[in-house]
Amino acid sequence: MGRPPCCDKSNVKRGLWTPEEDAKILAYVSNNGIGNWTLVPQKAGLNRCGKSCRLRWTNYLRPDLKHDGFAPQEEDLIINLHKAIGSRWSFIAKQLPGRTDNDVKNYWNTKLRKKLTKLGIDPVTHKPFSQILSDCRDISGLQNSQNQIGSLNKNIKYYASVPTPEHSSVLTVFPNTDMIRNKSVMEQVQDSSSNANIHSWHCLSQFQVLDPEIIQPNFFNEATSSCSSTSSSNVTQLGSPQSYSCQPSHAQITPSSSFNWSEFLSEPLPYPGFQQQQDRHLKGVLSPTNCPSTLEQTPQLNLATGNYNGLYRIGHEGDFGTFDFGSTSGDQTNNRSEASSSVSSFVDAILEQDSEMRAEFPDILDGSFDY
DNA sequence: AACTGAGCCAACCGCCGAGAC
DNA sequence: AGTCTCGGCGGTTGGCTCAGT
Repeated sequence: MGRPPCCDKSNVKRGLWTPEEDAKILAYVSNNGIGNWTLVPQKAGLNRCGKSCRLRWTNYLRPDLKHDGFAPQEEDLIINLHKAIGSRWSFIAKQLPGRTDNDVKNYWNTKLRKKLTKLGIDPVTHKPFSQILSDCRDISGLQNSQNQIGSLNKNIKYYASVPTPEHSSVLTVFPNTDMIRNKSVMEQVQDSSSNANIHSWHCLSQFQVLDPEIIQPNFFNEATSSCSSTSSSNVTQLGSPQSYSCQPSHAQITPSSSFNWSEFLSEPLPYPGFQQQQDRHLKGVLSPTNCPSTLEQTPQLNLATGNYNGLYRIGHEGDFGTFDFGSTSGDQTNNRSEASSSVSSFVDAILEQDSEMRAEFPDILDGSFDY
């Protein structure tokens, strides 16, 4: 038993839509609104599958859609969200009014991915290539590193072959996207510490601060409620096999023009025990041994408390949770201290890693390293 | 002018969870 | 309870455009 099929798949038109077909859909929707898409082809007089009609409407005909190019602010937001949650295009598109998941996905695949690669940043991990190579070396040693970096090498070769002023150093371009925004947070964290190691610094190097004027506040609500998501983000491929169940989001805030970020960031945690639960997660997540591969977050500096709130993802299934750490817990304070670096700044740290990598992988950037 | 390859993007494919039957 | 479709999603592809040769 079950529902009857919506259409005869073998007997419907496929391919590009004609203006006449578009007009039929528009006329139908304006008269009847959006309802059961399986009935639309029949009622609108179209020889198309209902699913195809729905896609045409949602991706192209909807009156609220923008059809112009992406603004720099939109680019930044896409990059930051992709860094935080991976290729969850529908979610990213919801943060960009007038854009569809297909728009965002296409723009990422055709423009932004290449742009990041050209700038020396791996579009999957959003780390500088030099750092990834260094991580590979740390994990498995030089002997095995060539097998692990896979497609990375192609990106590096592309990056290295582009004669742009930017790539004279990996870092000269990095500030354009993340470093400017990261700077204040990074400096504050680093300034607050005295002893740390470079491994812990990797944790912080993944932190980012999203532009509060661009990203909508329900981002965190939606992200943290996506606990059952089955999407497989590339970003989590290196994640720890540990699996936790995350908690519901704590701040039920609806987008509003009068939204106050300070209030949002100072929002109390949702229920007794939440903080302790998150503490327990973070205690593991922030340990120097697993930190670089498990954190998946978009920390925000809480302006009121000086703590950091954000998003993390645990396990291969991409479960999300929120965290809040700072000066209220001894363990957290220690972790924060450990997470700071012995190097003087983020830029210095990257440069240090970069020159280290260049010294140990002399063949990679001179073109002789090939597949 | 003809050919070729890269870039772009609309549309399709296939999977999944929810829900209808 | 089991089977099937719907709607939503991310990944992939087909075909159009355009620049370079």
